[in-house]
Amino acid sequence: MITGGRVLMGSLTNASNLGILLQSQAAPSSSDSPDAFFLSGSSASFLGSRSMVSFEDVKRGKGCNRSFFSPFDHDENGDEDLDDYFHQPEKKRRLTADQVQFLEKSFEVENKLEPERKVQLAKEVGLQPRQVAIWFQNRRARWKTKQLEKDFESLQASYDSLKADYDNLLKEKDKLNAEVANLTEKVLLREKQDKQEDKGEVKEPEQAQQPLLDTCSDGEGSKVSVGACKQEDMCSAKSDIFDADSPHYTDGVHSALLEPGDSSYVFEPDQSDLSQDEEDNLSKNFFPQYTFPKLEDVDYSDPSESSCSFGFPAEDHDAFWSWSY
DNA sequence: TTGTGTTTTATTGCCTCC
DNA sequence: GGAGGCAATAAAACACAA
Repeated sequence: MITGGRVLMGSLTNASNLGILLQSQAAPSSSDSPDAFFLSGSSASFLGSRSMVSFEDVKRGKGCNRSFFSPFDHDENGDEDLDDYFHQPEKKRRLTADQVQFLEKSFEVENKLEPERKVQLAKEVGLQPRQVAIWFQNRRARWKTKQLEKDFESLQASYDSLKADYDNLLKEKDKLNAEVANLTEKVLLREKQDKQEDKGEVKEPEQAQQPLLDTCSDGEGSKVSVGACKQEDMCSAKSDIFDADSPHYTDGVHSALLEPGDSSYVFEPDQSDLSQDEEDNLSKNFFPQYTFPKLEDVDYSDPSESSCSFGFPAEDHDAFWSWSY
C-alpha cells in the first residue's frame, strides 16, 4: 500500500535513481529492457532493490571501490548475470561487509546524519542517500537497545549490592533485638530477686545499694571481672556494660533501666569500687564518660560471642540502636 | 533439508521542529 | 506543510540445530 508523502518520496528517490541507471547506461541489458519501464510503476520496495542495484552498477562503472559491490564482484560475465538479476523477483539485499564497516566507522564519529553528510556517505559507500539514512536509523535503534541492556545490567548490579547490604543489616538488627529481649528478661528477674531479698532479710545499707556490676566482682574489691559472673553469659554481661549509664536509650525498656531514683535503676556504677587507674584504662577503651570493666577482662570463651560487638565500632552501636528502634 | 530463531533492511504512521 | 526522527512492524536473509 502506498500512502503518504514518505512513500511517495521514496518512490521519487527510486525513480530518480532509475533515471541515473538509464542515463548512465551502466546496465546495458536492462536499459533497453521492458523491465526498466515496468520498474517505474512498481512498488517502492521493488524500486528500492532495483535502484540499489543500478546505483551500485553506476558507481562501479565510474571506477569506485569494487569491494563495496560484492553482489557483482563474482560477476565475470556481467551482462548475462545482470540480465538474470534484473529478471529475478524482488529480493532484499544486505549491505556488503565493507559497506557496513564504512558506515559503522562513520556512525562512531557521529550517529546522526546531516543532509550533506548523508549524500557524501551515500556517494562514498555506493548506496542511495535514503538507504544510508535508513541504515543510520536502524543503527541508532540497535545502539539504543544495547544501551538499555547495559543500563539494566548496571542497575541490577547496584540493586543486588544494596539488597545484600540490607539483608545483612536486617540480620544484625534481629540479633540485637534478641539480645535486648534477653537482657530485659534478666534484668526483670534480677529485680524480682532483689525485692524478695529485701523483704526476707535485713541488709546493710551499703550492700543494698551495691550496683549490679559489683555483684560480678571477683572479691578483690576494686578489680571487676565480668568473666567471674557465673550466672551471666558473656554477651549479656558485656551488654550490661554497654547498657550502663548509656544516655542514648530513649525507648521504654532502656530508659526504665536507667532512670535514677526508679526502683529498677540497678546499674548505677559505684565509682568508689574502681581505682583511678582502672577508670583511666576504661576511658581509653570505649566510652570515656562511662565506668565499666575493661573489655580485655571479659572471658570470651566462645569466639562466636565476640559477635556481640557486631563488627563495628562501639560508638556505632548507639547510632544503630537509635536507628533500629 | 528443514524448521526455527535471530539479524538486517525497509516501510509505515506518528510526532516534533522550523 | 515539509523534513526528519523514532517506534513498531514486515519481510528477507542468515545461522544453526536436528
